[in-house]
Amino acid sequence: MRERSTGHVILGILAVGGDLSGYEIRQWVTQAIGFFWSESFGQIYPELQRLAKAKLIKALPGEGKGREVKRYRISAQGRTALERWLTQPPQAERPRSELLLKTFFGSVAGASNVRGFLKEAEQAMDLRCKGIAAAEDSVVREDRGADTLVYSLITILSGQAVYAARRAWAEAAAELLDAHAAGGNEAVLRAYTKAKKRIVAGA
Amino acid sequence: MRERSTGHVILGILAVGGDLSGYEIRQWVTQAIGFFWSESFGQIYPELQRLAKAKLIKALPGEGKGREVKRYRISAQGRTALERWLTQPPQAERPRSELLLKTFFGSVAGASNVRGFLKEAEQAMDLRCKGIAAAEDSVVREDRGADTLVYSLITILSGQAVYAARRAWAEAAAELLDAHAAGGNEAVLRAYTKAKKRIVAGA
DNA sequence: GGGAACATGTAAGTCGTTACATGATTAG
DNA sequence: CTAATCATGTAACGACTTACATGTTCCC
Repeated sequence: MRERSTGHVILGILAVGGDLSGYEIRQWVTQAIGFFWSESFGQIYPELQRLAKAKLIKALPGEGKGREVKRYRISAQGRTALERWLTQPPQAERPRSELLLKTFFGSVAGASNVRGFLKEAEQAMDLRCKGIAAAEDSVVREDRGADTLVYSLITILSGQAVYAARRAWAEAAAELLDAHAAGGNEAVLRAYTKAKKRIVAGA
Repeated sequence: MRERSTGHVILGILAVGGDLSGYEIRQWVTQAIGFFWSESFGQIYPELQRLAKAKLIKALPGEGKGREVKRYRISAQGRTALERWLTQPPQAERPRSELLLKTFFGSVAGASNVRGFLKEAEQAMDLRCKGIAAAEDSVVREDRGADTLVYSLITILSGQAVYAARRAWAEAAAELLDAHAAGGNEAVLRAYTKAKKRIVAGA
């Protein structure tokens, strides 16, 4: 993690989103890239100061009227740093799914417990699918002419694909539990093969 | 993160895997749950000492012969703590995909750059699909009679589903970039609709 | 003898969240 | 007037990785 990803995310958002305040940057993070990235205020504000000190961004002078909003603009050096980072191959994700973990230990806490988590996961995925559909709408409406359209759609498509897959998985998993309750391990193996055919693309 | 997940993972592995050393626990982590979880030695060893001090596990006496391997066994209190944690609803994942992030900022670094990342991602997903197929084989062979079989298969199925979805996405994303190069945003929108129909289950 | 894998740990430093602290503006 | 949202920060703590440090055993 000698990566400083937070700083580069801020640079990237300032590069595609124009001059923004810390608060607005946070909104970008949650709304535009929240499906695959997260940052908290506690990181954004100190990092903005660090970036300003390093001359990668500069604070714009306030307009003196009404509420003080401190906006920042990316500098030429900032752009260079961003480009250097963007051309570096992305680090592999370090996955950490508590849902899968607790499912894996299902034999300790019992099937009914796991069943509950799977139901919740299914509902959560439905919600996210709706959220991403809304994001798609707004991108298609607002970025129709922008050169960022392809990239926005590609990331949105990723969300669509992964959430749909996870939803289908949660359903199938409940079926495996049913099979286990009804017919033991032999039934589980049969149900597994069937589920795999259905939900794994190209299997 | 007032969660202590590392400690609970260790308890879980000792509960389903029997008496194990720190090194063996780490092997479990990478081999059995590596698809959705990771822990490093730097966390496991100190955590083992903490758990032992809290009486949730106890160190087994060495057998005095040859190499010293310090194995641990989960205690009754440890089992209680584990069960309490397992029945708590799992925390939502905080996603952090550098690939998606760098893709999102594609307009800054250029399409050829993104194309490269997508190709690499496709190959990485192929590798992981192979890895998970191997894991499936060994589970079906070795856990055929165990009461952990359903849960292992459910988590493996998740890997299958998600990796296949990601692989399909990477291919489709490259097609969107082709469409953009060939016919601009209008072509992208057409390609997006087509790709979505193909790769999103139930869309 | 040498290299790979086994085996256990510590220390430094980064990363990241949460809670705290403060205050302005706007809509009801 | 009061609750929600806008807005900017700091501090404490915990999580996690990486590098360091050390030694063994097995196989070629």
